[in-house]
Amino acid sequence: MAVTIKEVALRAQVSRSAVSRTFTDGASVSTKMRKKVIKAANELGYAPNILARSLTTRRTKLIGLVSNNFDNPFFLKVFDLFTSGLQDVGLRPLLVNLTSETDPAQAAHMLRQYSVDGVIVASSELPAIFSKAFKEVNIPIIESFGMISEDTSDMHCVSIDNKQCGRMAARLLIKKGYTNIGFMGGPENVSVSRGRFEGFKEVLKSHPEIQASYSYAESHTFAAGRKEMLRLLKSPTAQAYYCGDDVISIGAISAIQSTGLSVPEDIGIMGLDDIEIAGWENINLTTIHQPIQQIISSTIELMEAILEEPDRYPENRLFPCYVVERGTLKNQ
Amino acid sequence: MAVTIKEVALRAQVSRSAVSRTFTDGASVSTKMRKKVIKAANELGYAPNILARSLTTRRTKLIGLVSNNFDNPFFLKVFDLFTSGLQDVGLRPLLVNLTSETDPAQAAHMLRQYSVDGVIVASSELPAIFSKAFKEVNIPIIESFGMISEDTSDMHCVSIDNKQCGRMAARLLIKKGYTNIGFMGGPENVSVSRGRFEGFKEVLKSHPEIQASYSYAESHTFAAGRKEMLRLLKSPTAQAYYCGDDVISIGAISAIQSTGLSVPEDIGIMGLDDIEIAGWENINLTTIHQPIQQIISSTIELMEAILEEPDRYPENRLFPCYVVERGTLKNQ
DNA sequence: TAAATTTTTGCAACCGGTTGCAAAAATATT
DNA sequence: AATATTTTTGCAACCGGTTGCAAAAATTTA
Repeated sequence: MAVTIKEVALRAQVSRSAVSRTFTDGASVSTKMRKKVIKAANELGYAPNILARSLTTRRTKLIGLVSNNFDNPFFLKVFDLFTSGLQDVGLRPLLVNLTSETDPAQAAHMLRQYSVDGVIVASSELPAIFSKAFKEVNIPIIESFGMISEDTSDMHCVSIDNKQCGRMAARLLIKKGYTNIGFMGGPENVSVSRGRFEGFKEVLKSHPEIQASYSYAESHTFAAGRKEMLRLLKSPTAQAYYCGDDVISIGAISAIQSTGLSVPEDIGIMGLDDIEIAGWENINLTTIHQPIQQIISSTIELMEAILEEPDRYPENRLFPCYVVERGTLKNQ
Repeated sequence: MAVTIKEVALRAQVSRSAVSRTFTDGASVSTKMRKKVIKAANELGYAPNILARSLTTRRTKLIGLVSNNFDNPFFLKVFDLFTSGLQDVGLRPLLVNLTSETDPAQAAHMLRQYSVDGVIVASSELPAIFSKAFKEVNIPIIESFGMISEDTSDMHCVSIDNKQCGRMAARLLIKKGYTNIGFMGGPENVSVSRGRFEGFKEVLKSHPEIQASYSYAESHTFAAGRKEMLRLLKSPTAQAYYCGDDVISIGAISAIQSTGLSVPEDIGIMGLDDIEIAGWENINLTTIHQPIQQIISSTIELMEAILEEPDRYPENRLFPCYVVERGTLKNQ
């Protein structure tokens, strides 16, 4: 059984309040008192119970880290940086895995039961209904890596500039000399896909000489990318594709190779994310780099700010990306 | 502000105990009472505060999920299955990311402050000192995916049978007709590497005609696999290598290809884990499959059992693996 | 040195729940 | 209908902390 404040108080011959105060910064305790208490606490191996404390302070330092992207290597990095980043500022991530069956209200309910101080939604394709549900139970929430859209204007978002990515991709393909290019996005109904699509199309408006086609993979997975590319390969294809993300890209490459064609000789491919795998020589994918560390640091800073000031005016923080050229596009 | 038991009691015109009892299964409440309370609770949107409850019940349903493998895609799947599996039985994962700088005592301390009911260490290469530290603060702990060794005989472990894997690998390589084979493990000082090494060597004892060599990658990463293979390539190599895991294998393949050689024509490679990526056509790695779902289900079941019976006698649960033949070994 | 001011301390109430116990209510037995 | 038994209920104490308030102690000022 863990040692409690009462036992420390007893051993140090002081009141429980005194013990409490020594472990609360900013509280008024004399040096002698503090010394006595610390001594007793160390001898007993005491540490204040944060959960009991939270009852009065109303702060658990628990942050719900919510995602449904547990199959995309990009998000492993996201979890890595979020967990260590949160730990560094004294917050603790309570991981929530939302599957398609999860009831949004249920999930929100659960997070409230655990009195999380805030929620970070780290997902590229979570239905807006989830954020709504969290919002309703009045938990501070930040959306990271997705979901910037008209109906989230009252939410805090930290994300990449998807439109800019779309533009950058189209410009790169055109610069490379491709005259017939394709957009093969992630799921059509998710906001990140829409943003990238808009940016892509925008550039094409001023390039009437370029032919373009559009399609979507069912999800941000290897299998979906492969499947969609196999479908495209049944008809004449574009010369190069900008894919929804890196795993979709790798799936597409696999499909292309399986039909005897090669990348980039026959068809060019570019992705988005710049996951570690994209840099592996066996993959060597040209892609757009997301400044993942910056996004996460910014999200955590914003969370700390919101915890201080819950009614903070919502803001969208957008981070620009940049192209990383590797070997899956060639000059025409 | 969340609605509390007091408000529900007031609205339902009953005592707080009555409300508490309706939300505690097994407690004695009449049907009428329960109905009244449920009605009030629903109208108010009440849910019991688990953290407050934990003060008296001594159960938070929080489970520390501890790992330092945040860079291996295999562990993304591990986190996926653990989080959803724990959720399914009403437990909540508190994710802890241990980096090399983390102080074991500090980490244990933190988990105790949050009164986690138990800890699952999901890691293939965590120094034993960590489990020791957790053990010392008296938190039930299970080691999953690693660390079975002499000094953990007083711990619960759920893992694959590493020795069997080593044997299986050696046998496969021999069966394929290779006569000069290599073991290129993960870090030498971690128990999983040792187990696999032992199994591998054991088979070779009864095959004096086979030449074998041994080396180790620095970590379970692409970069380490690549580096170690580049080193090996400076001298005459074996005909095929059994690598520490899949990412090491893929790094090794990359190294081999970068010197103009090819896999499996010039050098054969096999891994262990069977991560999703291994099945991607562009990788197509022959490997040993870990029954990850079974290990995780078993770990969770064991955790539930331990929570019921804290002094349960420690056990090691070992799961056999099986070979998945793909394209990185050929018949000699 | 006495009075005024500031700092430190403990008391007691509270945070949001649970639970042993005894009284009250409902049900069963005679 | 009276009594015995069982079930339901509320009281009050407790879980491990924090905190407003007033008294006590220490320090400053006159």
